[in-house]
Amino acid sequence: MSLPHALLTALLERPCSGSELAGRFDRSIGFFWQATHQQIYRELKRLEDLGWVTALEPEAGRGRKRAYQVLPAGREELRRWTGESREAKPLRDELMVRLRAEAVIGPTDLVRDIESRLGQHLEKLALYREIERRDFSDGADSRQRELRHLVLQAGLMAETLWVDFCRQAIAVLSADGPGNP
Amino acid sequence: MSLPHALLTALLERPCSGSELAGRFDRSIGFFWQATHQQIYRELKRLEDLGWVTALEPEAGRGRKRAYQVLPAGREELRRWTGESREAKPLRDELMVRLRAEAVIGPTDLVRDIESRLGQHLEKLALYREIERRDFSDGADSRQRELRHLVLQAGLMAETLWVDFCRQAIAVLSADGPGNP
DNA sequence: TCCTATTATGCAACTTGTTGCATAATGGGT
DNA sequence: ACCCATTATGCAACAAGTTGCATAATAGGA
Repeated sequence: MSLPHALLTALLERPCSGSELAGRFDRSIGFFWQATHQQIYRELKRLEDLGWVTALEPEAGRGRKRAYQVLPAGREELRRWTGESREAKPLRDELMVRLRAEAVIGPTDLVRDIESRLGQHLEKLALYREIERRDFSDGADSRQRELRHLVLQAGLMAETLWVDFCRQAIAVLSADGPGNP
Repeated sequence: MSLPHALLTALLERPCSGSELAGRFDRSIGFFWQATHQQIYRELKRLEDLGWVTALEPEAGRGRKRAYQVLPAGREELRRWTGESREAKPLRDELMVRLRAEAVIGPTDLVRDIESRLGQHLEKLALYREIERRDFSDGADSRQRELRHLVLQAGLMAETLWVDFCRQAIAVLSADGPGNP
């Protein structure tokens, strides 16, 4: 499970509150690991119980906003977890199941859906390219920046793959297409 | 959720029992959608309750093996589900979280793990190439075969991407490497 | 024949993630 | 002053997948 460690990473980058974390999970971190506000609040509480983070300004000025900060034990745990070795998770994609179903029960509307996915992946790709242009076009490359760029490149590669694959799939599904299988 | 429909697809390809399904989920179908025997037995029962499959030879010759067969309602449901439209699931990869953690807490043992992953992905890639050679080297292309080939190609593309990415990541992580950040 | 490994089935408890709803507080418009 | 949209936090129930264990039956070897 990655959520606690994703939270630790985000809080090390900058201490903040649950709702701010939720916002950040809709952007950068969330491109590769999503979490709802529910998961975040639940997990922050757990991290606090474990002594990995601590809440600042428990009931501060306006609102009830509570910022969290990583404690040394949390930083140590993050380091341990990051260096741990794991098996690569196998692929798991519903689209593949649906393509195999198509193969068995003949033509369906699947091609329409894949056309729509193609659009979604093209959008993501454009977004990632824009971010790359904005954040990584100059050549200043600290280790930190190189690693963040690397993660973005994974997104670029993955979306490119999906765009290619959707096009291939559409070609196959349309070949003996809507009219004459 | 794809499991019930993955099971329907597998049972349409060939009716069989829970344990046989588990075996098939370790091979072909399981390359893209994994399931434990627990999930399979639990789900088969549910599919039977829904009237989508029916059990043959309820307590046949040897063992207690019970083969399941898809009913017309199950076939209809599979068709409906296959044509349904969905949002593309966003990327979700623990490795990206760990790379971002690396960026924040400085050098860790992560590069060792990525080297090991590289090996795993190279193995998968070799396996998929072998399957492609064995099953798809002649040019006889029915719609069914083309679709199955397409799914395999997704696996080939994905593993190729991972191999490339692991090599890139190792390069970045080793650059200011173990000795001198 | 008996022992054991393998195959086949299943329950129960747990983890992770999702959904729907509830509540509190603030700030801006009227 | 009052209403209301927004922000921030949280509970409870559910859904999906995992893990550990249990049980039955048969096949094959000692």
